[in-house]
Amino acid sequence: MTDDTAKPVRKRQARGEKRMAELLDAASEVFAAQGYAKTSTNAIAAAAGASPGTLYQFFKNKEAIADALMERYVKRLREAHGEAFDLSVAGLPLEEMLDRIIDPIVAFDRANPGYYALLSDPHLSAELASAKRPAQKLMFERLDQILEKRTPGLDAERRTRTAAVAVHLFRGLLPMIMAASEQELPAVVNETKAALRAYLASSIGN
Amino acid sequence: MTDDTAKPVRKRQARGEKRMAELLDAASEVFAAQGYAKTSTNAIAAAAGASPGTLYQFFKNKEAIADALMERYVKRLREAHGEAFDLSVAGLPLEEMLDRIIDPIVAFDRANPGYYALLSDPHLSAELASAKRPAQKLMFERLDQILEKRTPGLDAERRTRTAAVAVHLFRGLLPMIMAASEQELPAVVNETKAALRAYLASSIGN
DNA sequence: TGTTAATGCGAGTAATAGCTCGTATTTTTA
DNA sequence: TAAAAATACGAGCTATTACTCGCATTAACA
Repeated sequence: MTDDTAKPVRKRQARGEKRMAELLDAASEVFAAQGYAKTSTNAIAAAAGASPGTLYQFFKNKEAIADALMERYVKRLREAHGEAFDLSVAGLPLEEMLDRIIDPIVAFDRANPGYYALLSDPHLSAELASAKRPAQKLMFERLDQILEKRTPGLDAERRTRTAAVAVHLFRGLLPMIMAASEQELPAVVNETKAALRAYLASSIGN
Repeated sequence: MTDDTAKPVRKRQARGEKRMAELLDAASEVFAAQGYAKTSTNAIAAAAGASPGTLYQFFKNKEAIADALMERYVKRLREAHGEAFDLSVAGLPLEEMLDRIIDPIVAFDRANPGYYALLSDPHLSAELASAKRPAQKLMFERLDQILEKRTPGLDAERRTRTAAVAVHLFRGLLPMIMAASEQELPAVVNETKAALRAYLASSIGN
């Protein structure tokens, strides 16, 4: 059987995809300012200089906007530090490894407050689960792989739990990281690294 | 000048306060199940077996419900382990101190999912700020005092930052703590303690 | 150039939200 | 017991929501 369900062969992609990008830009801003739940789809359309009808031509519902936006965030996260967050850091001393992992993530999160807005809305979990999952997987799986390469003999269950805890520790400090001024930021980031370094050293060694 | 704006001298407190308690119980359940934003005031009233009019006789708006509920949580938190979370733990070895602090908090949070629901809704911050503040202050100030007693010579700014970071680290792990089954819980709690122990030891010594 | 399809609009719809108000009942108070 | 106050109700008001639909405009393609 041939795959005749694939690609509806969309045309007019120049104008259309530009519009989608504008709508996602607008959604990013409004989500960052008001959060997902309190953001109306009409407000997103208005912020993009479009009409509700146009918005719903590209996104079947509000959740699809969050999904697409998160997908774009994850893609950009990969691009932004694909090389820094890859497995090559596993061989570095712990302190250096954390610098290489955390600095780009902090920069990305602060540059994209809408990403934080979507990630940190725990009670829209059910609704946003499909949007959040890829982003959480990105962080967790990368770290799990790094830990595996770093300490090959480690029990898999223990390694996985360590990775999950480390990701949650970082997310716990994200509110401080996001709220910090430029002057405060270095101290907050240093404290973040100190916490993760202490935990990881105690859990899997230096 | 006399304070003639004080206390409207409410009467009928037996029936009325019982109703308020029922409404807060209902709010706690519905918030836990659906989150603050998606919970309707009519649903709270219905869950309490009351009418919307009755609800609005005791709470001037939806936010006031969250405020009152959080106030009740904080009061119960104090009662639940007022003695365990007081300054007497400051003299214990770090590991024991963490046991004494964390175990009751974990028990309370798991027994009161509505508390977690209100606390962990960062994008209702503006709206719920007044509700969340006392709960966050409770944790932070207590820990700050404990650290002060534990390491009297420590720089105040550093101590305060350490306390804030520790509270955020715990909150970062709260999703795992709340999601864990009874079987998984001990491992998750141990990992929580390990993370806090490692961080605090590296920051202020053992 | 003419047909087709993608893009665009915005008034409009059904549902639901927070909240009010007139009124009825119960309890306190005098 | 009578008046006053607190509690209770629930239909309904206004605002807002996510989303639709008929129709106009623009661009691709034969």
